[in-house]
Amino acid sequence: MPELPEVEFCARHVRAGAVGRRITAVEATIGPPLEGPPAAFAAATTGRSVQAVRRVGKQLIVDLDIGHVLLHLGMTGKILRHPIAQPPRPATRLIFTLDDGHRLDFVDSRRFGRVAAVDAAALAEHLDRLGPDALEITADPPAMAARFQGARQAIKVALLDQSRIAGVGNIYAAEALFLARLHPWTLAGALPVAAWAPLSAGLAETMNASLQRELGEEIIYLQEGAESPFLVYGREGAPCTRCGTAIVRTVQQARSTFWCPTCQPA
DNA sequence: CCCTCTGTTGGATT
DNA sequence: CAATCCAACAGAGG
Repeated sequence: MPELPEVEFCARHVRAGAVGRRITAVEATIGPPLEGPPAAFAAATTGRSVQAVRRVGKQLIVDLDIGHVLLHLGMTGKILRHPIAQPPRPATRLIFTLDDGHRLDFVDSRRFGRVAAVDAAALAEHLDRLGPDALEITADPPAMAARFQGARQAIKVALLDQSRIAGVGNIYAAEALFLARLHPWTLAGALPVAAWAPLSAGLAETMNASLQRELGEEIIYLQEGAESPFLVYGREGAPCTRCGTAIVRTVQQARSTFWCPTCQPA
């Protein structure tokens, strides 16, 4: 999945194609990303009009005239807008037909994505479990520090905890720690106060850089043959762009962490 | 061809 | 807390 920048890109795409439109049909195809019966989801969304599209962390929220649709893209989810006549791509799991001759297809080969129709109370409950959006909170390093106060996990692991701050995933956590020159195993709650400014700035920098790149149709790091835009993520063994030391890959919480042992000393 | 490993998430289990 | 496994699939490499 897309992390925060990719979900933001998706939100803009859906906003442009759906706000003001009415949903005329909903079709669940193979392996629908729904928790309940597809008929219940269709009943809650068919005939509704789209009023707004929002994002909090990696969550996408579509506000309807009655109710809301909550979408999470998992690892491989994306939403594509097609003319109605165009055949759906493989791995299309859910199809929204709109009143402007286009469809919005939820395509997700790995099927970790989730979609649900919720009322205001359920939406609020869901969002209550998330910390503040990462792009907003990074503008305020002391507030960032407060969110991680007392955290006795490694900083790399704590950054992925969506209840502290929402939107950071495995890629941008590694990139931000490199930019801030922080060792991934530093205990989050033990970071010196002075570290929160560069870490906040690093997060904002790496996520904003991706947002700038992703003005096209597809997510940049998924494009075939594209050169990796990342400094450490996925670059095990390659020379550090800053000092030339070979980038190391290790595992934290069953997830790869990439980092430079010289630039990010313990 | 087959087998193994890895992958952008998040949740459950031990 | 932590480590580990799992969901379901695709792609890379041996």
